[in-house]
Amino acid sequence: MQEERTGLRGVCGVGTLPEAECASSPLATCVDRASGTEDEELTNLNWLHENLLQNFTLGGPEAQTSGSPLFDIEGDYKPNQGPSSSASSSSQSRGRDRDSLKSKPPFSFSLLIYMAIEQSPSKSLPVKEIYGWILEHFPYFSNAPTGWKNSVRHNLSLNKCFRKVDRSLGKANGKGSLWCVDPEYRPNLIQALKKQHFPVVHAFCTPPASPPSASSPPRHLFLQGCSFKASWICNLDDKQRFCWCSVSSTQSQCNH
DNA sequence: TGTCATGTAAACAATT
DNA sequence: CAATTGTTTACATGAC
Repeated sequence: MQEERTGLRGVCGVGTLPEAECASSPLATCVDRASGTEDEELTNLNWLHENLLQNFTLGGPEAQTSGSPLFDIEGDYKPNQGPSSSASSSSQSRGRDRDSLKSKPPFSFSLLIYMAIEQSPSKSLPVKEIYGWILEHFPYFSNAPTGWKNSVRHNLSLNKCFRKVDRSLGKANGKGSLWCVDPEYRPNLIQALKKQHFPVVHAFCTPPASPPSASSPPRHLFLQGCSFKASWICNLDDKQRFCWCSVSSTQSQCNH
């Protein structure tokens, strides 16, 4: 019955997963073919996969601390969020970040859920924490109408990429079940990430003019996108936050 | 033009 | 009883 689910059908419902091995085998191809070939899309995807997940691991529980100064990206400043004194010095770049993050993320809800789950130490999260992760990393939703939560639940239910986990296997208490990514579909989500992420870049988040400063933890992640539209995701300091940008040249100079 | 993926809204039941 | 969670249906929109 649930096999009839739709959602991400194009990438998840495929019987044969031609790129599954590619994406699931660590260090299959990837890395740093920065010289730009047609293969870059795939290699960069692998790179994305590796780094994104690695980054998730790196940024796991410790990076989840939500006490760090929240950047008021939602357009409205939150007065109670103190000025992030050191992290982003330039109000100019702050404004850019705000612009980028108040716009809708170029990720589908499926991918947002995927990223949230993958980042969790146990690779499984209750709905509420998925909400929390999305809110934390994409503050756009904090001002968005609450319908997005419905969409998240809708996705979890509808998408066969996500599976419910018995709560006893994970979290001891709380409402509802834990949700995890079906490993069988993980490569497809990666593929979807690639497909969705790169073409849909219209929110600009120019890399900061200044390097991330020596104090920045080596946790920055950026993605050199495929051929034309280089895109990147980065972590800003201790706050895992995703930015996306488009770069018209073949190589984005992500210096941070 | 049709199909598909996705987003959104809504209704409803189950659970806490 | 209210809030949350999970499921389902329906519709709109954009891309292909």
